Amino acid sequence: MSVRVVLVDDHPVVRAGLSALISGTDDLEVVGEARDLATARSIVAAVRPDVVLMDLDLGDGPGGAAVTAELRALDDPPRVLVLTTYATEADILRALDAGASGYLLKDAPAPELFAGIRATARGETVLAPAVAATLVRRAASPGPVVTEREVAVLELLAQGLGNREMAKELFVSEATVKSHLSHIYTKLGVDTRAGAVAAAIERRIIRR
Amino acid sequence: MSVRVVLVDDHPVVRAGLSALISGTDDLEVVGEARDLATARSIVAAVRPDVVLMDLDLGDGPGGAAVTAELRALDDPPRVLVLTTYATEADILRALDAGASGYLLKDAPAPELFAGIRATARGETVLAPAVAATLVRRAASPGPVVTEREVAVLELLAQGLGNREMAKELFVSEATVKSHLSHIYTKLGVDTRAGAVAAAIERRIIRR
DNA sequence: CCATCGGATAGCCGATCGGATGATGCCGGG
DNA sequence: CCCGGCATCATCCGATCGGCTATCCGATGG
Repeated sequence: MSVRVVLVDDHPVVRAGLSALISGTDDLEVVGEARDLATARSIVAAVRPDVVLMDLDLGDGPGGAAVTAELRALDDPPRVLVLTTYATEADILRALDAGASGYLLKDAPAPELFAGIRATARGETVLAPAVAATLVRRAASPGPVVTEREVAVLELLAQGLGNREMAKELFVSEATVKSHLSHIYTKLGVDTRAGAVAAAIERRIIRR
Repeated sequence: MSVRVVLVDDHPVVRAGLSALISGTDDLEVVGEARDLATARSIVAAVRPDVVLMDLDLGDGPGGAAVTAELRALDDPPRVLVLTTYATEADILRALDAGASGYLLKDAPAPELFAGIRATARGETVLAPAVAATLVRRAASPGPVVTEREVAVLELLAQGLGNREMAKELFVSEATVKSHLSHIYTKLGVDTRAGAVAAAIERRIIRR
């Protein structure tokens, strides 16, 4: 009784690699691959896998978190194990919030990955050490936590947008944007936009 | 007479994937794998491959560009084909400057990758379309290089300092700081301090 | 049931920024 | 020897920001 796995990743090389690796085991099998949301939805609905291996960065279109949420909303949904390269606080929280059962990094050795897939199939939660550390740090510290909306503002901020432009982008008023910014300054311990961008990148609240 | 390839990548999954893919061809073969500089050096010296497939983001330690430069400094060096996920201007320039023969992205389909490896072995230069576009854009315009002084301003900027504070820190007038900032905006293609910080970090002009 | 929190909104006002324009001095390459 | 790039400084002005104070609402949770 092998564990049936579907791969969702926009990189052909990675899909082929995972597929090859998993073929080498005798209790795991790849029953489908997808590179985007639409494909993932139909494949999963058709083959009903036990576990979906999900890359978070799917290039254009909806990200892995959104895809995860969609898959989890199906009847008798598959468990989703996130397998990605980066692990910012925001990425992790978005993914887990979307219903992912685990979060591994692509630098994990193959045996660890296999163990993670099996554990996920059994219903366990698997986290890469670095991810676990991030979650612990967050849980342990009464520290200021940037909210989802604030992260969105930070992302636009890093693109150099002005308050008016951010407001338009987020469908809110300038006043709201200013409000978010004020909170961000307080939480990050800065008092300028430039400082906020640097602090946010350093703390890996946003990436790039 | 098959092309002998060494893989350098810190992701086991990717190494295994590439290895599996390449095994499926009859004119390419993987003769070694490495996940860091030290291993890459000794493997390459020992097996003398035709082509090294190089990931630029090797996690901790020296990056792929540094490794590339080291390998190219060997006697009768292998050709190096960069295979990575992201392609910032800085990444590309560093890699090519380090002596890479080509630059492909990991979202390339397998046949394209194989063709790239063969072309590299023949001494040709292969570039992913997106990379080529970046280089053309860069070549078409005289490369804006930030000066020493401008870097200093960028560093203070990332700390959230205002013009007056930067001026004090650099022992110049506010007018001079503003002048530097204007030049920075032009060179980085932004028009705000926040955008400048993000662009500078992305292009690794300053480090977090 | 009421406190708290995230989010959205508003107005005010002084401080700061960003763009435009122009000028000076130094240095190195053609 | 002159030109261009770099660094320096100055002034003007409209646009934007950042801090402050306040209100409102829905969800969450003692």
